[in-house]
Amino acid sequence: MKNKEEVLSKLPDLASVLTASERRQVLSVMKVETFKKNEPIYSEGDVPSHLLCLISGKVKIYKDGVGGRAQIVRVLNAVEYFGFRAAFAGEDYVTSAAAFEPSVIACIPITLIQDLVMRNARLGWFFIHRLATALGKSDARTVGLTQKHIRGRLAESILFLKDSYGTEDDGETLSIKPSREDMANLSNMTTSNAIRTLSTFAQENLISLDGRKIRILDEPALQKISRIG
Amino acid sequence: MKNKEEVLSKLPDLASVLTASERRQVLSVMKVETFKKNEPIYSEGDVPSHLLCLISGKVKIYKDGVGGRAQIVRVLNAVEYFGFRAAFAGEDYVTSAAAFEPSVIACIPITLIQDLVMRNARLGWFFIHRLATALGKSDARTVGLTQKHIRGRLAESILFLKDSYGTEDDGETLSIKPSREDMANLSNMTTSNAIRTLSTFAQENLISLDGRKIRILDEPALQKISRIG
DNA sequence: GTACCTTTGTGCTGTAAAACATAAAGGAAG
DNA sequence: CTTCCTTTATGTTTTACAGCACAAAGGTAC
Repeated sequence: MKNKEEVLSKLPDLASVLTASERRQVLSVMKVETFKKNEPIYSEGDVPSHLLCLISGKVKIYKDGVGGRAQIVRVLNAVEYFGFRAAFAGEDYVTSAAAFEPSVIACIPITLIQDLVMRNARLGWFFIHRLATALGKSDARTVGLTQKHIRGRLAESILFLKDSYGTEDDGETLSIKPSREDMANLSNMTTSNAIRTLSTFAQENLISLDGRKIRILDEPALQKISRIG
Repeated sequence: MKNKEEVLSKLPDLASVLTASERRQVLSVMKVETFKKNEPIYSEGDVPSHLLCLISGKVKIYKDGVGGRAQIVRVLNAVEYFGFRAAFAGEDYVTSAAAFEPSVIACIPITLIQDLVMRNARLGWFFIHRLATALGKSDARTVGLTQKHIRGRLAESILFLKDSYGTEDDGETLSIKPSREDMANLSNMTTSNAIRTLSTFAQENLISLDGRKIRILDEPALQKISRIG
């Protein structure tokens, strides 16, 4: 995985919209880094310097709020680009990123990417599409997190994780194993309430729990709980 | 204001990055529409068909949540583009837009804009910059609205309105006169609590109220309330 | 003017969720 | 193995806020 040509071949869309010479440019300056579980990737206030691409692993993007409580605003699955929003907005990072699981990340200087975007309209469109999709999700999340009650928010988070990371072969067990605190930070609630409400869901046979494994038993019911709030 | 050349001259950045022939294309298909106070501009579920540009007036972008409670996710001031996110993401609208005040809006078919974006990288960059900025604000808003207490959220909204729409000549009176319900929909609270908390702020001499006019008397104090939540 | 409807204002009540308090279980380090 | 620290679990208390109910004020239509 440290082979850069191999990594570049995994970069979807990006490689495909570049010319051969642009691809060579990217390759020559690209760095590949690995991150351990829970290791920080960047932090709020940092100056963005690279376009990042999650080659393998799982990453959470979060914001620290009042009283040190974190809110996870996005989760990333391989293969996905991130870290470019702040640079494109001309801002410092307003969020932090950390590895949910051991992760491999390709880093390309953002200045090079900006140059390429100014010259290659297809590459520009690639980022427009991603930003537009993320903005729609963020707005939807704002409303879901603010207006729904605890059960609705937790149900939403469970379905969100299934949607983002998929399941094991059984089609029911989430392939991510989040801590209770992660669940709380996803769902805008205290850890106590995440634990309590997960237990309640298990008692109601909506899910089953085995340590950090979450198995969805009754998805339609969860969807209903999420929908009505 | 119905003069289209005059309107196009007001479209910042957009006109400046276009070639003369592109400008002619835009002009030939552009429509200018007016909206009355509180008139809907588009609704959740509609298929996006035009890039919109607020020429004059004020607009709110909102989402209807559980129990018919609306959350205002963005407010627009002249001159600002909107309505393109859904089209660029390949989705139907997930928000609704309505005029806060009587407004004039220029409409350009989004298919034309997409064509231009694919050919003109500078135009692409223009939208990237806007989307990236909006996404950062949306994420910040999510955390502010979910984690802060009522007083913090209301203080944040008052400062948000000052930031977005500015003040009268006195530098203190907000130039937008929102209903109490608008304040509630901005701040994620019930109308009763918006009324109550605004009154409390007035009693504490943080603001003064005269009907729908809001005058900021102690901005540092409001900032502190907003910050600590 | 009068009638009617919407918006604003205020008090009261119920409750969802935070805060706090412990304790048990699970992991990591020695 | 034992020790220590983190995570999970559950019960109790407190409180912030939603949900009424109702009254006053302000607009609009006639």
